[in-house]
Amino acid sequence: MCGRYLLYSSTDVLARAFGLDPTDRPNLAPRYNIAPTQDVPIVRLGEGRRRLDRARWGLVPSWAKDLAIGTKMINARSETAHEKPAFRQAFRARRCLVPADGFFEWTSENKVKQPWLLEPAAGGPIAFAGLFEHWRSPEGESVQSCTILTTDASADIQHLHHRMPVILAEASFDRWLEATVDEARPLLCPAPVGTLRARQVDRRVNAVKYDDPSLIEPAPVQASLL
DNA sequence: CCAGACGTTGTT
DNA sequence: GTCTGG
DNA sequence: CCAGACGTTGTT
DNA sequence: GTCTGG
Repeated sequence: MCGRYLLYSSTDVLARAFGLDPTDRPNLAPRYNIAPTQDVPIVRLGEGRRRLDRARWGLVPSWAKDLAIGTKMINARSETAHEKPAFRQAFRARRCLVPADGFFEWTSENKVKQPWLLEPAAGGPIAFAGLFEHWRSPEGESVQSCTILTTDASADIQHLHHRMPVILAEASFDRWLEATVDEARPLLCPAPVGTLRARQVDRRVNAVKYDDPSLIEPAPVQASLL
């Protein structure tokens, strides 16, 4: 699945990779530990162009009574999202790309949770397939939110998990953003073997309060082994 | 009919 | 809002 | 996803 | 054990 990710590419790099309007250059702080409920950049169609927008990670359906439901909607199964009450309207009309430079998965041994970084072997950034939704609170507060679609893990990362985020190739962006449901669904499949490489990273990643480049520097040799 | 869920993952 | 379960 | 809270009353 | 917050 995908419950924590990174996005540190510059706005210029994102603009080139995602074909954004040249005037669309918001300042983005580099992020090394993005967690659910936080605001993240998404790429969506607006006025015929691909625009960077912001959305709270964890989709809040339009009928929700409060924001809390979003914490349960950080991922959507790509096999069923088009028919689920929480996601199907977004699947029909509000698909997006979620830019990333990698994501984290965890292994657990003797109750020690060890994070791994999965990053694009060819260099980033990459595009997760996403959905977004608009919600208005009883008090009139307006919130845009999003979710990341998941699929079976490709062979190269199955030793870490059996699900992974859907990663779209650039050639698929237009179809994902614009095509019909039936045309878009076949795009939701595991990334080709070799797309990602995995390496252990600092366990500080577990705590969302840490968010800096040192989190993904190569792990130091364990002193206890010397 | 009304009430309550609406989700994913992993583990048992 | 819409579906499921009782 | 993981970490941290999980509660009330009264007082500052 | 389960929920909430980030």
